Amino acid sequence: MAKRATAEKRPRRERGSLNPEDIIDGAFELAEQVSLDNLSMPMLGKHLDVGVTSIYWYFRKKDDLLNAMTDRALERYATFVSPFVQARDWRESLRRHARTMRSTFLTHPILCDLILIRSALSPRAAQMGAKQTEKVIANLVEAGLTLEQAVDTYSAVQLHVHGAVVLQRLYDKNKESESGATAYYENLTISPETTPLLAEAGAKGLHSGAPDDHNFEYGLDRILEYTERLIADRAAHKPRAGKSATKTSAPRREPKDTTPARR
Amino acid sequence: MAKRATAEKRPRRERGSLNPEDIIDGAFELAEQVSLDNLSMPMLGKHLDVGVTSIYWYFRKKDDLLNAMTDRALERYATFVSPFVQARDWRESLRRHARTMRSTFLTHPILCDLILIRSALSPRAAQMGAKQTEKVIANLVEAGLTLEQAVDTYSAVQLHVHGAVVLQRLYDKNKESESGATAYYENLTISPETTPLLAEAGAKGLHSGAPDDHNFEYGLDRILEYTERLIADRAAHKPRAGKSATKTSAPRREPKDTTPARR
DNA sequence: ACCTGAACACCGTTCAAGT
DNA sequence: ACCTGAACACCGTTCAAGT
Repeated sequence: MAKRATAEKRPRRERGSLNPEDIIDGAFELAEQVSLDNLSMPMLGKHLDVGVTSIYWYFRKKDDLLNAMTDRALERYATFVSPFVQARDWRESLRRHARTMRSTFLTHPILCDLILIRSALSPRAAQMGAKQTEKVIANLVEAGLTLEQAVDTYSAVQLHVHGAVVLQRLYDKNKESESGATAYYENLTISPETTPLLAEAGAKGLHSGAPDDHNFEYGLDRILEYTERLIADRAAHKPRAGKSATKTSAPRREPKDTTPARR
Repeated sequence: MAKRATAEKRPRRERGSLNPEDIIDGAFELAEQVSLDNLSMPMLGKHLDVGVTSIYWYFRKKDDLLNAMTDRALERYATFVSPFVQARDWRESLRRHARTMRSTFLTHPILCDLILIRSALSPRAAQMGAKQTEKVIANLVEAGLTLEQAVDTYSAVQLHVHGAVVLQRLYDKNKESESGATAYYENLTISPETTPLLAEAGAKGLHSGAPDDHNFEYGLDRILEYTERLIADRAAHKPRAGKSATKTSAPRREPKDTTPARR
């Protein structure tokens, strides 16, 4: 503001000095500093030392730039997740794979914002991860599952990972934006009179429904455990049985009895 | 625009003609028409036939208004989810409860946007749903689970429901915003040469990782099934056993072997 | 005490130029 | 062919009034 008087006008950039790659690079740099949500075209212009409108020659809409960023994000994500070392058994492989996906998204929020939140598992994303997915599913088939069982299993793992990651991310976003403010309602009290069980659980440090490590592992275990049972059953040449309490949970794609909700 | 010449100036509103409740009502009406993301203060002013700035007398920031809306959303959500009729067994009760939560969010996207996406399972939300949660957990304890097992079970259900709902919602949002546009990359081809299994699965109509009915029910089944096993084991007074392949998946809160990720 | 318009800083985007 | 500033419509928010 004090500099306003000596306002230095940035010299005009030369002709070939700007290109899409550099713009995307800069966009990622900036997003890492201010988060994807706060990334604006004017800011990006300043960051690149370019007139704002110059960016629009390469990307006609901000959306186009974000799409380009998403492509890059998918590539990066693939390099993080790809080298999933084959463990001794399929189970440990799949578990590690799931954990790798999760921790990659958690430690690189921009990837999460672009891939999961902004473009929400778009067909485009599915295509880019196809080779990965193929490999995992091949592993499961080799371990003894039918193709359908393998797809179901991996779908369940993906849904679980993506869900837990996105919820965690949304929670973090929300938390940082309301920190400093009056926190919207200071402290919550779980009264032991009306809700004794919750109060007791709270005292023991149990946390209901949070997308944390414990709940993540719990859900993952449930999926893997069932898969193991499927494999064991098929190995025993019983098409499907379930030792205890598998009656109502057929892995088959049948018209469900009372499935609700649209689509 | 043709009316610009005859520009009619809205008469000044009387004194008591505006109040927080009406503003929130109007905000919900408007959000239902244009979605929460497109809800703006100027639009809301017009919708209420009020000067924009008048709203700021009752809500000093847009965020405050959204918080008030969230409180209302939580109340509404509770009325939708509350009358969950006790089914014959705990299992059917919990399954229905999960489905009700999901379909409520899916048919009322604004509730999802406010409760799950914007304020992401805030402590505040947890407090409002406390009585509900208490009841469900009490049911599970009565069915034979320990408190810890009950909390774990319900946590898993909540994480599953919230994750599936949010992913679905994000997908829908993304889809409607890119419809009309060139769809960012026309059609995806899953080549049978590089990914034969996926191609075969695709031909059979299998869909990997989508938060749809099938994958939702699959994950839900995995959780309920394990819960049933826990109950059966405890009924047989074996502290925990697991007929087949429960070895690595202890329901206990132990220091996990190689748990990754922060927090 | 409540309601209001003018005004500000910011955003995404368009357009008519400059080189 | 590439880069640019002025300008527009929109947003959230503040402020100095009006009643």
